[in-house]
Amino acid sequence: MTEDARIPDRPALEGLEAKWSAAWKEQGTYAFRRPATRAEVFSIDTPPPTVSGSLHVGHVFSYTHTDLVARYQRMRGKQVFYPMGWDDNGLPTERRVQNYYGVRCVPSVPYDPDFTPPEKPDPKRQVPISRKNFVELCMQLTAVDEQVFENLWRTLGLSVDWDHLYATISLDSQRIAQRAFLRNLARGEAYLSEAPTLWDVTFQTAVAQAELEDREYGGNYYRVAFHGPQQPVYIETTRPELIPAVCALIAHPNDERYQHLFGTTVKSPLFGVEIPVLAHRAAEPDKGAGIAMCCTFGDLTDVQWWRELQLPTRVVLARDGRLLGEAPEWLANPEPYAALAGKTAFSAREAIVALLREAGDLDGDPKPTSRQVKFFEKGDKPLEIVSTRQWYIRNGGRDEDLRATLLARGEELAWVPEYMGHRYADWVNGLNGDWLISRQRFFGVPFPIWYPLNADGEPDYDHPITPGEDMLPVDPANEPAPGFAEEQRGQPGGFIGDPDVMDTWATSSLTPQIACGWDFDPELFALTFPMDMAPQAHDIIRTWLFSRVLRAHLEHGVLPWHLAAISGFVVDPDRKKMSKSKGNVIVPTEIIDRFGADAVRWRAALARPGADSPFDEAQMKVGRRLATKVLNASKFILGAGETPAELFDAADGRLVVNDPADLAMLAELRSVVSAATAAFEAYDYSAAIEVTESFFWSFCDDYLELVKERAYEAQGLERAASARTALRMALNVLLRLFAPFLPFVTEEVWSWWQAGSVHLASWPCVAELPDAGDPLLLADVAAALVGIRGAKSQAKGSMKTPVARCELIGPAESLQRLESITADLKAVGRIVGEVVWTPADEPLHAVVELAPAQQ
RNA sequence: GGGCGCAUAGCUCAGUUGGUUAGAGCGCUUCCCUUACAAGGAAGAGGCCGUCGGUUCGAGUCCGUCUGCGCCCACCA
Repeated sequence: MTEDARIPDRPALEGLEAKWSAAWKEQGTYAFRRPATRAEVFSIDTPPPTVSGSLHVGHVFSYTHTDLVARYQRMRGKQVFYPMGWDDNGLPTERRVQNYYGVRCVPSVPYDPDFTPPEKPDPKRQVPISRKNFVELCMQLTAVDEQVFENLWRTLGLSVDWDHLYATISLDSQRIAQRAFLRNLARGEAYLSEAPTLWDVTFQTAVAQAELEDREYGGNYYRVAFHGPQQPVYIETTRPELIPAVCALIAHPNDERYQHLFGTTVKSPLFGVEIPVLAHRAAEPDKGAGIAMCCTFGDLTDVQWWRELQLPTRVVLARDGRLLGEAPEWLANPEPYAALAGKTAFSAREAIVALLREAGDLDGDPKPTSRQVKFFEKGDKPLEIVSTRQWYIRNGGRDEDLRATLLARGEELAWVPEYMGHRYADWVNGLNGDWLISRQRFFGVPFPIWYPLNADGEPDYDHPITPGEDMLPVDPANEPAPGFAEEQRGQPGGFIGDPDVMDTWATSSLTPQIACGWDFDPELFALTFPMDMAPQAHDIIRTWLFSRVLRAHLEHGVLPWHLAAISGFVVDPDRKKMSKSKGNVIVPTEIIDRFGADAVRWRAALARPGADSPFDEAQMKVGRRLATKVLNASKFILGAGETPAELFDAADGRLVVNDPADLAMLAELRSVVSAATAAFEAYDYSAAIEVTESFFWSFCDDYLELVKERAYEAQGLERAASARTALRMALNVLLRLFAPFLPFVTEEVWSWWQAGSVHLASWPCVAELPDAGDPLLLADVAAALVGIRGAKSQAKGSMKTPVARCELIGPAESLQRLESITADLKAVGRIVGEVVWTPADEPLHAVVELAPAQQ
């Protein structure tokens, strides 16, 4: 096909996404081809989005940021290892499956191979199903969700290699998660421990420090009397329902008011339990009454007191968030407890307040208060503290040496932007315990662990049974422990499987190992790990980023990647974080439909690394206009035709370019190339698009107008040849500079006149362009044009209005430069009369006399 | 309470190691259907660079102070 035949009469953006994403898929444009050495690879640890959620504009922006760098590196000649992953493992998926199908997982229910979910899910009556059925539904739904995600990413033009797709619940991921865990265990980095644990009563699982969120929570202070030998002792509490769990009253050792009570006991109200009064420095004299009730467990201070003062454990709150059904045996007077038994914390509070009031032990009216309370970030009830047996991985929270090492890893890592490194250091310094990785849930990677049962059928947690690595992945609920028969499950002298699953972060902390093929593709692993770049948003530095550093450090003794590139959020126009509950979420498919992927990507590129960016539809239009302009300008440039072959002295087109205006434009383009390249090298894609775009607009507005007529042979073939060759050189370079940002429109134009994909072309370099031009010329042209156009605009005339006389006033050097292109200048300005050159010590400007209007 | 970031035109943002008159886009005003583009284009108006102080021949830029906003972390009987 000839070039002309390929250029549409009216080029349009519509349909480019579908056309080119299909072509890229078919041609394997972004496939990773294994080179000989690690140095030829650029590998990216793509964040696996949670497929149970929905993608919003923030995702679109940050994934675009990654893609910009990926495309740049590919054009620089790197083999880009750019996998995609789906985070389909864990609680969010469970929750989505429960709501979507109207089911809930009850492990005791037997597997039903023919199970079909209810046609109309009833959230109030979820059908209990087996764990296996539940996991099957999880798999089924995530497959559907993942296809939707893939379609969006393809439409957005992400240049990922879809052959390297992973899922955090896949068997590969499970095997890697189990293998890494077993190695942590063997090295003593993972351990099992029974301890008070933050517990979500809704999900009935333990949660980790990194998943906590403080929220404002209303309540009341209740002033409650404990019965002393002579006088009542008043404490203030927000949680009177825990009075049956009180094991001590505690005041500061220096607190004058309570000196006489230390070492004595008081009796708890209603229940008459003997309660010691103790001193501890963590009690704060100016909080409440200055003396606190310590129960097991109301908050983390209680845990500290319980541990350091060796208090008895008195649990009244069950794991479902309700008070125990039976009165605890330590209550001297158990009758009042009947009013609390089996109630939620909230209802029990109301009940006990009524009892206290009746008994005269409530002093005054409750004082309303609002406090910051810890919540599970995905939960909606305050966390409780219960004592449970959990798996932990050492993370420096209890080990100064490890902490210091991990801090050093943070400094070793290159951060974009740099200040994000502080967040990492803050988090590591603030760790107050090891990483709790076990969850009492169903859809996740099972712990590859069994426990032997003794003769009484009691598990021996101190001697867990582990599988060989060749058995992985393994589900201890379905397979017997090595050396045992399945019949021995649950029998005295037999075994039980660990019932828990790993938290989803325990798997996603291994995404570099999963993506790079740690235990199944050693050649790939050697070529891609440690990876080059970890792109992600700033909210998960404490979770995903930190946990990957930790796992790579423990397993491989290195950083998982060299550089962390941190994206900001897209916020709504009022700078509020977008969230479903606020109803301010923008649906990405909709804006891509309306403005085109290139326009959305262009807008994303304007958000600098790390900076939050407000969503503004008006800006999308600007991106769309740029993409349209690329189409139209390209059509015009190519329409001017090629330089006839006989004018080439050599293969090198630069010999033909000899006009000062053409050389000046190319000289300016040289500096654009080097500025854009420098910006990309510093991961500053915003600066790269800015410098390119700004050149492009003045290229269109001034240079293109200037040479328009000459390119169409108004001054003869030879002068036209210089313009045409320069135009084509510039277009060739500009398309490549724009390619990372506007992959669809640049590919479209490239296909009109070049072979292959622009995305596999090489990034432009200055050596491609002649440097003989005067880089100051075009600025003078712009100044002259402002004068000429301004006169026409002021006279309310068309730009076609002829100019009778044009006097150019300004520095002699500027005039000299302009004189060299008088013919072009007269053409663009429609100057029919004389041009007068007046040197003066003032900025360049034009005084213009318009020709009388012609009728 | 600790840390980090931000503050420049109505809005969103540039502004390198201090250096003439502080820039861009959007929006606004006026004009132009012009042979690549009216889903365009041209011209124009619009700024005490948050406050106070310091360094300097010279500060949007460097130092200190205060104020406001945002985020992270800690504490919270």
